[in-house]
Amino acid sequence: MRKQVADKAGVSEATVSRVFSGSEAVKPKTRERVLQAASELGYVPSELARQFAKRRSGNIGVVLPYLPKVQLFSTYYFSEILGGISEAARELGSDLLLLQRSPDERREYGLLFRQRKVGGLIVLGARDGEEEREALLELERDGHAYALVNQRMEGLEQRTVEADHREGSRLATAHLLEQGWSRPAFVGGPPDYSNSRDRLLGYRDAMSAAGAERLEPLVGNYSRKSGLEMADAAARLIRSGEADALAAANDRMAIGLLQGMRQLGLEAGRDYGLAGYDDSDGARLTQPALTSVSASFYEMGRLAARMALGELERPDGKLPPRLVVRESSLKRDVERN
Amino acid sequence: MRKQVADKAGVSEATVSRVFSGSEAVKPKTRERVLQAASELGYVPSELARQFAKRRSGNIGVVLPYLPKVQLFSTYYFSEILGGISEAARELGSDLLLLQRSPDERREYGLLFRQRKVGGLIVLGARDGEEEREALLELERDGHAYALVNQRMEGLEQRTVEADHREGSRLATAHLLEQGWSRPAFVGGPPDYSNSRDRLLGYRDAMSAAGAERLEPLVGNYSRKSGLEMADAAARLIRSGEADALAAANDRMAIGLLQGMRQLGLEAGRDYGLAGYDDSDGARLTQPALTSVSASFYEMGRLAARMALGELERPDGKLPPRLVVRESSLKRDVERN
DNA sequence: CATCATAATGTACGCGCGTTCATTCTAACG
DNA sequence: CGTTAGAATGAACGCGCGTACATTATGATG
Repeated sequence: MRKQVADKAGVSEATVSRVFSGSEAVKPKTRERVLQAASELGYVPSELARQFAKRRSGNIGVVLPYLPKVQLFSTYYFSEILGGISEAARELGSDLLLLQRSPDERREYGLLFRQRKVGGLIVLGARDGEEEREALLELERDGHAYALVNQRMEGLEQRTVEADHREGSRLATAHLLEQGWSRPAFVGGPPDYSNSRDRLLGYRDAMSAAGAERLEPLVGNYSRKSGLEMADAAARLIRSGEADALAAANDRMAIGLLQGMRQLGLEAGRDYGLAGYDDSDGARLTQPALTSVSASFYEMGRLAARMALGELERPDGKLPPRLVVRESSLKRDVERN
Repeated sequence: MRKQVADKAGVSEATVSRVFSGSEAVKPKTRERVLQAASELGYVPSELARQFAKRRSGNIGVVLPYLPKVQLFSTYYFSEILGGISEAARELGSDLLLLQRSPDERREYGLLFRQRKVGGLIVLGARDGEEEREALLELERDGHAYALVNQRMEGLEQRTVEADHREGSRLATAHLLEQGWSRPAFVGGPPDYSNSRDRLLGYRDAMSAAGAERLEPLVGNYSRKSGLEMADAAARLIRSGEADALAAANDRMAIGLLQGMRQLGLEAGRDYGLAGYDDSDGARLTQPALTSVSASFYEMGRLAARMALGELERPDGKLPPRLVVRESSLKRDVERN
């Protein structure tokens, strides 16, 4: 095939190759002839052969944890990150290889490079475990480009793309205080994620700065269901006057709380202040709409992709979060039409 | 590398190849020796070379429309479908190649096979246009395996995986009528999607069956924003008594309408009945919660993947939709705590 | 016009597998 | 024990590129 093009254009196969790989010097007139011939013969270089010859694929592998019952793509968090990755990969001429891996085949990241020849790797939803760390350290040792998203691991900090969750949480809590809610309580997530811990710290920062007394946090698991389940306890806090607002560590719990507490006769923005975290789509849909913190997951995906493609050596600090004020945190009566 | 393994195991390279490709007959004892040697030397066959030699990749390409401003993965529709595709591909031993393509490079589906050597193709968000059809017909002609999701095209019906949107829309409208809303109006999407047309037909089916007079539909573009923008017109319909309920062609428009009409003093479930379509996450978050139609997008993704891998010749009819009744369609006062 | 540096092109080969075809081993049978 | 069909293995090659190195064309300079 390439031979035919070469013959037709009166050049050698090497020249055809050079024309299509782009980088090398080819006389414009020759290039023209080759392209013309190729077009007439319908020749397109095979990406597969090209990758093989260069011993590398331009693909960036995205490892997602495989969780049988959970429909991962439905969650805002993963969706946004994937969107960002996809966008950046697109710009850099790579394609995405989606790799779902169940926990028992987890440690084989190295294989993906040797066997599948991915060009870079992004690991989403990594957990802080020994084998996970070892697998990643192997990548480090072999000089492979990869990125972790939102999960710091000891010794791998420079590979982590994350937002400044502590600051985000501080912003949300400080905002509640400014609005006149003087006793916000924190509703956190499981402490084995580094960002759960960070968000709790941010709450404490804000409380200390305001000289307010911090309350014992409620702990959920980031699901709306767990928010619903905590509504009882939260309502007691509010009714007893122990607390007058809630800073939740994510939107889904916040929405659960909002809905659960409504059942108990408490309205966000009227009877208590409420802030979420993530600025998910859902935050716009509740009544009242949920004040939240935007952590730019999309941007994180973009950064991760650039790291995985070797475009970026290390992230330039943590991404700054942004407070998105809606109604749930504003102190006023819920309007009624 | 393969040579070393062969030597160590005292066999030829061909035998090593046979052991790893699995299919061919190798004496168990020999296989054992080869695997042992490979394991000791850390040999893993290169997937890249394998794909190259076989002139095909086991990847299944998923083409997503690239829309600059829209963050595609955030939408429930695509997320669910991707989840289903990923699941089925996983089971069948394939990986997913995500391919975002902007509208102007749309017709090049054939290239993906010739150039990228994807093993199968799934096209999401296809549009009913001439070039689109031609590109797909080319695949058909070349005997490539591919699947369309939720977009019928003339002559390509057997390649389409879809839910019975007409029936789903009929269900929703009939439900509104049963609830005592006697004059539901339809809020549709752009008519160049086949399922927009189907949903309109379903509405008409229900209206005819009930002997009700059907109204001129409102037309939006499936976004929440367009729902907000139509709120004015919809409110007029309701206030004038021309209509007393709305059957929307998707949840996002329904949610926009719900929010927009609240601004105008109209509450769903009290002042008018409202049903959406898709059973998205958001349907659970509004107040009142949105009645919707669940179209099993996840299952559609699974089917599409099987078609794209040649596992499935043609879909076994359309997937049945399911009505999910929540509060927005129930005729009663909105409760007030 | 001869010289020479440099740009442009050609030659030849290897990347790591799968696979065809030839060859050798195995075991069942007469 | 000889024969033979069939199973197991080996030898050789090609898949379609990129690229190192050799070769030739180009054009500036003396």
